[in-house]
Amino acid sequence: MKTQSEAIERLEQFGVKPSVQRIAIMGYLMDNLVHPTVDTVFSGLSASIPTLSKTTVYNTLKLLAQQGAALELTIDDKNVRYDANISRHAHFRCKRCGGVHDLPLVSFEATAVKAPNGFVITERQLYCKGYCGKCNVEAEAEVEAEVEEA
Amino acid sequence: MKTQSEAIERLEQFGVKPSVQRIAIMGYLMDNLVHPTVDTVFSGLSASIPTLSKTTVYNTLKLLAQQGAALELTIDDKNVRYDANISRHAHFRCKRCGGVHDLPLVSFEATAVKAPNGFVITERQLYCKGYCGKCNVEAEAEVEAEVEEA
DNA sequence: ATCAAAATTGTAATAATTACAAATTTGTGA
DNA sequence: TCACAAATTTGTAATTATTACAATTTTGAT
Repeated sequence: MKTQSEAIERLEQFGVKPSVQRIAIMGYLMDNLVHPTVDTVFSGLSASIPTLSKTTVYNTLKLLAQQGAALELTIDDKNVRYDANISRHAHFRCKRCGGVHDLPLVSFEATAVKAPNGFVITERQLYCKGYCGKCNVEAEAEVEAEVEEA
Repeated sequence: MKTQSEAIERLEQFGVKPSVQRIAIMGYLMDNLVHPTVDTVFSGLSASIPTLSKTTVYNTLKLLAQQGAALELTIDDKNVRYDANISRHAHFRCKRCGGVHDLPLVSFEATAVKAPNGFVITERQLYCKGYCGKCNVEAEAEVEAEVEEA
């Protein structure tokens, strides 16, 4: 982790009382902006904190999301993913390799919606799906191979 | 179901060979635009098709989504939801009651993103979260009650 | 140093989803 | 009409992410 203090700062900024585990989890997210799953976070930290419980990781990540210190992504129907990058951006999931990437939004109001009367919108997430650069090339190569077979 | 033929038409339009089960499931989605879960679809149809298997519902809904005949929503981290409304719109999930509603997009290019070189975007979903009209009122009432207690 | 509140841990339970093999249905050519 | 292969459906068993919960540990105030 680059600096613990950044993690602590983020926690305090969002009203989460720091603890060894919370700092480690927040720090892991800030150092690994690849949208890790609960399991990934747990595996990544259990070496340095052998007593860490997976329940704590579940609870803490949920807490961070609730308080706004991290984003909770449901772009993957299998696992929930977490993101310490809380600035405005979209996400992309490759339908072939399953990788999740960040996407810049073209404009500021790119995720604007009209809320019905009385509704309060507190968060929004734009999820895109398709094929990443690598998988797109591979998929095209496969199609060509099929054509040659015939 | 209003008309079976509409369901059959939709299936054929997206290259899905119709069958009794597929027509029923497609028809159910088109009649129930409330973003039902697999379980809801299964329960809703098992009366009229007693032999229906839940595996078939899982497989068929996944197939419909793959072929583009329906949308697969992962806005609910518990259950996948399906939507026969394949026109451009956003979704809203109430953090209190869990209800999922449709939202109109403010503008046509409201979900535009810049794809990195080589990436191909095939779908996009805008998910909003917050409080629906009913729950928002209730949540405010609760806060007031808490204040009075103190 | 004591004690209550908060946080963490570990195990057991829950529930959505998938794997898979058997059974059924469909479509086609003889 | 019959035979047969391919496609579809079914039902059960397995998998796996997540949650519930009670016990333990840590923290912080007095």
